[in-house]
Amino acid sequence: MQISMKCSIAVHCLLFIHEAEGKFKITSSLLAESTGCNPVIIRNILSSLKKAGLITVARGTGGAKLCADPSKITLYQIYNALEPDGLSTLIGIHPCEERKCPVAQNIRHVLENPYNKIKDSIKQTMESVTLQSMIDDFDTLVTSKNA
Amino acid sequence: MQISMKCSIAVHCLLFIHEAEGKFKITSSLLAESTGCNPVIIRNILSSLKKAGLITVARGTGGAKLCADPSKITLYQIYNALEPDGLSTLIGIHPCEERKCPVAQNIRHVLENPYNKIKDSIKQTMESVTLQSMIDDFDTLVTSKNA
DNA sequence: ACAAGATGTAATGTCAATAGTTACATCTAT
DNA sequence: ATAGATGTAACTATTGACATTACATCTTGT
Repeated sequence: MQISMKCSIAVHCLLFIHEAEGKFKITSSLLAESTGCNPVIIRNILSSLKKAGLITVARGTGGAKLCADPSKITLYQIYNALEPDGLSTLIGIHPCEERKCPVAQNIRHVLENPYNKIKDSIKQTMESVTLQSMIDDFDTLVTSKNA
Repeated sequence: MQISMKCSIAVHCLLFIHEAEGKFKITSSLLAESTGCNPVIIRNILSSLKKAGLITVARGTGGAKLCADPSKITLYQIYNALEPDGLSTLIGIHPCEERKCPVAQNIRHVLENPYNKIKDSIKQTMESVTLQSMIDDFDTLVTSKNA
């Protein structure tokens, strides 16, 4: 598994919701139109974000809203909401513990430290990025283009 | 693409080569036996490591040897030898630039910074891990088990 | 009450990437 | 020359990401 498009789509949705909130009702088909992917994909992603407490989605009537301060929402929270196994599946190790060779029996243990370090550094970096910072970047981009 | 098993297999091979070097001839079928994967997979991985200047493989007669100081070989070098596109394919962004929505037009740019940060942090962490440090960990493990 | 429009989710299909396998050409020491 | 090894292309299998269809469920307006 990689850090998949789901994550970028999720950020896209959150950004969209923030920009449009209060102006019009944000439905999954609207977000599908903006992101270029299927409404079901959107609904699944929104569902994950909802479970993580980042947004609310009104059943029946429809409409998504942020339910947390954008400066409190980190990229890691978003990623984690979408990928339940977190970063554990990002790195693969070949299975070979059952073999006689002492290298085979210990390789997993040897790789544990480096791989955990990598995951921790990804986590830390993701935690340092807030939705607010991305909103700011977006706003700067848009206003500079209109100037 | 993820950080695939190729990487762990490569470390396995390098560790094996270091431990066995001088004791007996290290062939691809021997490494296949130790890692539990196909000799062709091994040969492809060794071929990549060879191109990166980390090992030599004797044609015809067979036998792999390290050709760099283990303390100078980093995990990043190993990873990079195997994955020509480096970390660029680790993170996916959904394609949507052609759409009307301003969010769609700018999302890629907004994500550029955070995603580059992530890649850089992975790279830095990988560069901080040397083959020597993994050899040391391995030796410690083996001697402590025999004690 | 009920129709319209929205979400929630299961089931299925498609495609690309990873990994495994076979096959064979090539090389080197004996 | 032959035995044993590497180098690589070609093919298959499997897995995971993503798309799509279908349908149940919910809420509001009438």
